[in-house]
Amino acid sequence: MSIQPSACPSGDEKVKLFALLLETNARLSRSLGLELESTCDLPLAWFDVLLQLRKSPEGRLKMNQIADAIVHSTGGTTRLIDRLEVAGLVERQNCPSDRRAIHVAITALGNERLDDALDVHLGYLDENLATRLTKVEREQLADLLTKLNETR
Amino acid sequence: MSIQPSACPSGDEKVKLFALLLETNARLSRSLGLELESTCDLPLAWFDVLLQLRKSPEGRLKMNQIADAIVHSTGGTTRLIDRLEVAGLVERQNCPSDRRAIHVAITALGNERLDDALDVHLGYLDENLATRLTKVEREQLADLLTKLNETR
DNA sequence: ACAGTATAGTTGCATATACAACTACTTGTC
DNA sequence: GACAAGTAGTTGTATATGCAACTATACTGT
Repeated sequence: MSIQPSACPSGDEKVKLFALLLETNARLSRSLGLELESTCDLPLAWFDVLLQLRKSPEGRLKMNQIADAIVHSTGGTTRLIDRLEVAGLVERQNCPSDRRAIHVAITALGNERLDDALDVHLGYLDENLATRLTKVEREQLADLLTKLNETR
Repeated sequence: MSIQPSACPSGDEKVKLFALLLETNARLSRSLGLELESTCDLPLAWFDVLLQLRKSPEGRLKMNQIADAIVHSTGGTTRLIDRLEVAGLVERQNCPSDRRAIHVAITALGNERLDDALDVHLGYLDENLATRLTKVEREQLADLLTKLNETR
């Protein structure tokens, strides 16, 4: 009891699952990040922003939408967008209907760079997702993560 | 072609899955991190280290084992352990068989704090994992993540 | 129309982390 | 047993991020 402290729920099934999620994510993010950075000179966070912009119906989002989508603080997002803007990959535009808000739009250069990065990303996924999980398993995983991600 | 740029593989099933993994992880880490920090005053990274130490057979690990387990650089791990040591939660010990290596051991205080944090963590998981996924689904998810996490 | 409250974004500051260069030790080879 | 190569950990430096305080604008109720 004192030498083997605490009946120790660190082996609990849920605790393990959470730790596994953290670890898997960290490993994949790191290796993809290194690859994107070395081949495209594009940090993973930048890629993430560009991807969110492309997914959006108009190719642009407001700051707080971006912050939410990429799960950053709004302050962090301001600086991140600053860097992307200096690099010419996105553009701040005033929002006519709300003068507090800012539209962030992807530029032509941003689209180019994203295309390059998506090539690399797809190659990475073929090597690291497709070799480890079948299509059916990937669909299962997507389902489970979607449930896990739901807000209540 | 120019207004709707690039036939856009951002909708690719694998790309979506990867983005979902990133997002889910980020949301859960953030909310758990906030909760651990506010109720136990324990950053998530510290919790992670303490958990790894408790999981280890002897309650201690070498620096590089920790770095690998928590997926940090070795430099980052040095500083992280510095902070944990100053707080009295872990202890550096010389390794008799290899004078380059350092054993990092969890202290009694570290065990206490980890117990508290595990309480909070388990509550969090009951609210956020167990409500969203059944036991069977959690097992499936653990399987899939394990496969995804395998090294080749 | 005004006061009070809420929201969007930015900025000052503190902190956490990565990378690369470094030191100290070990291992393998001759 | 000495030298080369490899490994464990630390440190200097740069950067990215979060939080809280702040400004500017919008909304709401009276």
